[in-house]
Amino acid sequence: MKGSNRNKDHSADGEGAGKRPKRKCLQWHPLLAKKLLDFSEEEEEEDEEEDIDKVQLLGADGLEQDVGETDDESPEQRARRPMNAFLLFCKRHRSLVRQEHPRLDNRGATKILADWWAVLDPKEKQKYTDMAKEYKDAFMKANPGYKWCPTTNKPVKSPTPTVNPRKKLWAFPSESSRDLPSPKKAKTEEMPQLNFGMADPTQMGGLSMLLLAGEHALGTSEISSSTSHPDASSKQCQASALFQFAEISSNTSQLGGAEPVKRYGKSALFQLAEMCLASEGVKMEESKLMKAKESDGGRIKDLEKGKEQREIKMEKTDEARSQKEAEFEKSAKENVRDSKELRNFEELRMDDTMDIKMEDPKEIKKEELEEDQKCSHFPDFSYSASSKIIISDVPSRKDHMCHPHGIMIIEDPTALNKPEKLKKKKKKNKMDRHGNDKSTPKKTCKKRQSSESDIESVIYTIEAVAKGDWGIEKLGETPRKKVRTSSSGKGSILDAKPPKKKVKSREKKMSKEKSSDTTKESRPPDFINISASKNISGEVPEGIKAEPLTPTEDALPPSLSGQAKPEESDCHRKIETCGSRKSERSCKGALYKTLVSEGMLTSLRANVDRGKRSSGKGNSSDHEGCWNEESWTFNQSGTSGSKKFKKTKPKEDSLLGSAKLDEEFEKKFNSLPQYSPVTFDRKCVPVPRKKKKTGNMASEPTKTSKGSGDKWSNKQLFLDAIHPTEAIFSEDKNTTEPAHKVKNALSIPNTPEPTTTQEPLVGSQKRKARKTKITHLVRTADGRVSPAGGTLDDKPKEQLQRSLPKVTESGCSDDCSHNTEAAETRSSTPEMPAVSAFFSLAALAEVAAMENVHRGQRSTPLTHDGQPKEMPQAPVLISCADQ
DNA sequence: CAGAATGAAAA
DNA sequence: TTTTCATTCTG
Repeated sequence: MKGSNRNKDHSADGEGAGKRPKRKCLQWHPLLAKKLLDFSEEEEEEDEEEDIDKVQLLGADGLEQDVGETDDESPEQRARRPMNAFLLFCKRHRSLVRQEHPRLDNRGATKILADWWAVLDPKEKQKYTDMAKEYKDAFMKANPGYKWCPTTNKPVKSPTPTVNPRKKLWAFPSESSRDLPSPKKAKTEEMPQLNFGMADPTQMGGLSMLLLAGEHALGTSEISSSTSHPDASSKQCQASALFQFAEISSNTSQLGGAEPVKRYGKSALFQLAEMCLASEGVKMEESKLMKAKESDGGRIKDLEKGKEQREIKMEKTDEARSQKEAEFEKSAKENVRDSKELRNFEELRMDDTMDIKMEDPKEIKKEELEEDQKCSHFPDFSYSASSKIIISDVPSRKDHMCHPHGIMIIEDPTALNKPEKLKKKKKKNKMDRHGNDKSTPKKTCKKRQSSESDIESVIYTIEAVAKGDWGIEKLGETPRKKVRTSSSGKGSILDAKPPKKKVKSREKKMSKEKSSDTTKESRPPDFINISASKNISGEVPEGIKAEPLTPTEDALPPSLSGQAKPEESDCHRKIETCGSRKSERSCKGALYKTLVSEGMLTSLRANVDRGKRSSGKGNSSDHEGCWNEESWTFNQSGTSGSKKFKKTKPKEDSLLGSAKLDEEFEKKFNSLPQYSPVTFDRKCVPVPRKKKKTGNMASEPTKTSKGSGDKWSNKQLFLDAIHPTEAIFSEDKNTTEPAHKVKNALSIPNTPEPTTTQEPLVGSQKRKARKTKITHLVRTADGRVSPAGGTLDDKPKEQLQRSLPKVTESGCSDDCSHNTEAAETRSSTPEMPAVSAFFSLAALAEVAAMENVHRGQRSTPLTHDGQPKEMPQAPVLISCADQ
């Protein structure tokens, strides 16, 4: 295989089959080829230990080769040049844009993104810029010889390689490749793809998740630092993660020794293992009840276990400790298995467990870990763990929003410090199945036990729904957090993830979703990711077809219950809910419906719209999707549950160098703040949170109106009404930046923008000019295409900008800071509005129900509560609007 | 496959 | 300065 492939590649690269090979830009490393080979082998073998060995080997060899090649052979360097800040931004937000404007084509989306980018606060931009830089640096380290592409020389297009595969570095190729590499790939790119492949699915999922988690932490790092509690250095460490990888890879390459790499990997794995163990341990203790649940479906577990075990093994090799843990795990696992009874819950449980895990183990072991892992900080670990878990569950989601926010949310240092539990949103998928199973009174009973939890789950769901599209979780979360804090104690929270995105998980596997929570003792900040919008492809159809919910409803509840853990977040809420347990169910149903009908549907729709097209690819994607996300759940319906697992398996090792880099990148990427459209809209106005409303409102709408405006505009309005400032804050929070930073950011923007855009013109002035002229067509929700004249667009922007400046003038910086503080306070304060935001479940349910009823109308729910439910409502509204 | 956007880098 | 190319995906 490889040989042939390689040859082909060469030919392609060198000769340039049809056109010229573009070798120049892409640097592909021989490594890739090797990896491929190795990879293939590995796959076949797949034995744990063997894999490891191979990995090492691979790493060493591959690296070395790389080096050599890079130097001379460069021709083949395949790596793609690192993305710049803007691209990162696009990548991160494109999906959002799409959600907003389903009809909009990519180009249009790009334009919008550009607009957003333009409006983006400097500080935020800076983040992306930093990230880009960091990545670039890491990349360069990893690929010393890398050349950016000689501009003129090459004709450019390398035939094959470029085109299709483009494999996304980090995103590995979708699945297909692995077993059956697409023909094209096979030819030229195969190799690279393979590499990717290696990295990807499985590994990516696991490791990447871990890494991501770490990154999250990074993202949050600031916060953490602020809290300072954990490790001041944590941030740095995290930040350096990429570099580390790069270094490692480079070292390895040079040295040829894979050890470092291994270690690194190990550390990650190790951490995971530890976490698992710990979690298990905790579980054992804590949840006797849980056990039953844990038992999960043997299969999944088994699979996972297998993974874990493997990981564990890996660790063992390196260190003895791991062994212990492993044993622990085993025992735990066994227990779990025993209790297969409840498969449904299992998944949920898993999540919970994960959360729990974090706690103790960390404390105990953390020191060790820390030493071992430079990067590992508590937070990181926790995150990583969570992420990992998530990964298993939902690998590919696109939801971006969640994590960052989630992290951000965690204001409390303590939480950070200690192990947080993670909640996972688990998937309701299982639930669905269960639903099928039906009822299962037993389940119910169990659920009942954790009625509260159920409620919580519901809440989460709601939140998720609310967040839905854009994931502005922050708002919701914040309050939640507080609550949780108060509850302190237990808490493992689960997030309910609504739907997943069908989508092309293939590419993005990264799921942003990871929700991390920290239940932990004091407060678990739970955050939910909600990507409400995303549904699995499988589901989508159903959802769409039948809004009916019935089926879904059933399913949902269980899931919720499973997930739900009692205390958690809002006591009051629970209480309230508890008060009327009966209604809980109904509420849930309503919620579920709402979710489905609204958020989910919306997302579904969007996905469907897009997804269809990708049908061809889609297949492959589906796979991924399955295994990634909630594969199991959905899978069932779908199909290839087993496969996914397989993929998942463990090849973590193999990747190493480049793979790691990619992973790291992914993590970081995920950690990047994602801004809700609202934000942008706001931003336009925004900065000035305070005043902004008025002025903003006007301005915003214009902008939004362009596309699918109604929805957004409504949302915005709604949000504004509720808590204007928060949205913005949320962003900031997401960012995790400390307040002071925020200030800066705000301040900065203020000054500059005022006049217009003149300053920036940059090199690409031309383009801009062009841009002005260009009008992008935006399709409205209706499907009509409305020409948004460039002029129009521009105008709005200008307006927005103008408005901004004004605000700024007013002295935003101070205000901003205050605001932030205020916001925080709110969150912290129990009674604060934020909290209230969470209004009772019943209210939500009602709303949901009402909405469903009206569906068509979307009157504002405000009436209901009167209270703040901001988040939920807003989303709901939005969703309605969408339809 | 072109192309929309921005930015970094190479020429 | 100009040209490539990075990402994403519709048309």
